Amino acid sequence: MEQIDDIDLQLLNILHDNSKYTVKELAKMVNLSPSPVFERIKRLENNGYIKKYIALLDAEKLNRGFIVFCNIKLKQHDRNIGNQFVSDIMKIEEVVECYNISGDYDFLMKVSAKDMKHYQDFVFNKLGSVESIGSTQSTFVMSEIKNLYG
Amino acid sequence: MEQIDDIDLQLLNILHDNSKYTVKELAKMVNLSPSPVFERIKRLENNGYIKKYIALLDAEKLNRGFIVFCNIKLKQHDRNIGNQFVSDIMKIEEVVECYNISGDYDFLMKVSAKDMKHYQDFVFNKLGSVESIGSTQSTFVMSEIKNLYG
DNA sequence: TTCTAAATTAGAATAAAATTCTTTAAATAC
DNA sequence: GTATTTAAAGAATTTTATTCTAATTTAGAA
Repeated sequence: MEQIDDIDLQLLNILHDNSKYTVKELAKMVNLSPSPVFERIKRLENNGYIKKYIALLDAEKLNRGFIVFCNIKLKQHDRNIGNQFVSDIMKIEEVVECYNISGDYDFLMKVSAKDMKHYQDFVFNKLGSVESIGSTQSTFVMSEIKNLYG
Repeated sequence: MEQIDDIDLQLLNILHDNSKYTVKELAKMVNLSPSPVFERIKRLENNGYIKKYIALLDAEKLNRGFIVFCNIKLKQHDRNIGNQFVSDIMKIEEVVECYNISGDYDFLMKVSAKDMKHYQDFVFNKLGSVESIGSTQSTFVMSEIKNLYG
């Protein structure tokens, strides 16, 4: 696999924070002309260093500002139960992230809801109908301190 | 504050997943001409529904594919200790997210490292020099199941 | 060191997209 | 019903992305 240099890394860091700079602006920042900057970015995209470009939305304005980390234990630990859980979880829009983890629980999910009422509804009606779940434990976010993706 | 309609919501959902569509492409998707789509997006930006545009990078390729959720208890719960903790944490690059949470611990951090060795070094040398920390508990991510920002 | 070849850059030229502007249509209030 | 406001369409313009060619730099071999 291709190796990246310091200028590539600079470009990645800049674009990771703001992908709306023009190549001309980026060129000035890294002391190059637009052409090589353009080519470097295309190469970083093609080689998979840049996966995609997205817009970050305001969760509060979209009624999704209530964040909960929800730990999950499965009923049993066979492959079918696990696959069923993953398949079910993928369809639930309130679940914005999900990880298979070490420790007392099997999965950690980040859940995004409007408020406590909405979260309660989510736990009862959505998680409640996922058969593979044995038990859950909710940790509520009181405030967001740092988020490089927020 | 302005109210958004169904087409705005469609645009937000599309851009949240891929912000590289052209206005012309977006126009076709929502059955409008480019001009109103352009104006709607500008309005959504100006009204704060869209916070920013970013590039998503490949953590594995950038030697940051080892993810750990790290729970933190502070030594004491006064404002000075809390502010000092927040200030310290903001400077540590391995900490990509941090939340003030309910429950047994005070904070939950998402940490991004190259591997276990790097994480160990992070815990000893970086967290180890944050005076406000009383205790920590690490939960290792074995695999990422779902991530709307990944 | 000097020559050669490969890779990288700069700058101009072109193509495509964003942005603006004017006209038209639709919705709402009166 | 008409007047007024709002939103949309389509054309015109500006800006940006993208391509291309020539010049420069870099790395390696003689």
